[in-house]
Amino acid sequence: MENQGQRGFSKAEIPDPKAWLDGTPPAESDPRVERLVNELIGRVADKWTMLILELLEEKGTLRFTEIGRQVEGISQKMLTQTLRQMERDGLATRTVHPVVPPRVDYALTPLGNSLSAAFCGVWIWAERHLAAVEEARARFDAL
Amino acid sequence: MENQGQRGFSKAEIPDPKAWLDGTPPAESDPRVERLVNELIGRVADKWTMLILELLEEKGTLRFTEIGRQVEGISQKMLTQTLRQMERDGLATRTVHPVVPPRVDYALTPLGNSLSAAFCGVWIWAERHLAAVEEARARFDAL
DNA sequence: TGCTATAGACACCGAAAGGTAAGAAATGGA
DNA sequence: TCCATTTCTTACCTTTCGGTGTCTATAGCA
Repeated sequence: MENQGQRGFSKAEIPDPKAWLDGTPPAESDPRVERLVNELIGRVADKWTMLILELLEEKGTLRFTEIGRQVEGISQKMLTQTLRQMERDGLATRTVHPVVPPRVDYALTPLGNSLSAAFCGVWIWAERHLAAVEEARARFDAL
Repeated sequence: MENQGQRGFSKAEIPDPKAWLDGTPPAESDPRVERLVNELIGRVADKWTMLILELLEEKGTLRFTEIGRQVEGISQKMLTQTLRQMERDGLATRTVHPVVPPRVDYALTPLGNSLSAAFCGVWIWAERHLAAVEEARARFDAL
């Protein structure tokens, strides 16, 4: 993979799955930054994005149809759209091989890997507390 | 509701803000559970939910209009809807005081606190990598 | 009497998300 | 010759999201 000179930070900073935990506590209150962060999270916390992120994290490099097959329920339109967006946000790379049935490979960038690691906490939370949420819902709906 | 027998852990497990970090790696591959988890994350990763979660985490207990004032841009409809949903999911409590201009207080449950803690990682990620994402976008859009 | 304030419920309506389906482009194989 | 394959794009249409505006109940107050 050649591209993506992520200019500001070195690759060495990312590989550690817990890298996002050290230093820099959430002590921040600039409303402009906060707005940008909100917007970014809103885009990135998208259902399909999270699923594709997980899949690529686990499987490495995959081609278009492969992802479509493994992310159950996604339409081709959403797949294209989501991948394009991830590429634009610098989360994934898109490599086109100029062969005649087209072949396009997708893989995570270091940035994508770090996001995947950050989401890990939410993922674990959901797994661990799924039952609690369902129980709460049942209790709520019973009234 | 058709609870898949996921019950089996006590409330006492939740209060620690870092509880979601210890043990239990994401080693899990039951497609049914995975679907439920996806759905849960999709619901919980909602924009307004995240903002209210943050606000209540920071401020403690707040009443309806207070939240409306501090979550900039939310409509009354969305506020009601989101709070109702959070209550249903067991993330927040709703306390009605039978006084004459009505007064209703909202606060996070331990479950809500733990979710807030889990999202913390994503917030930090977004803060730290905001510039990288914007740079990636600029590069992408320049083509 | 009539006005205000609080926490909603409810209906209407435009905008946006997302699904379906068709087509395009290029080439090897039946 | 014609079809299948792969990765999209585009058009069309339905469903959902979310904003606005109206209505309620009740007590205090002018």
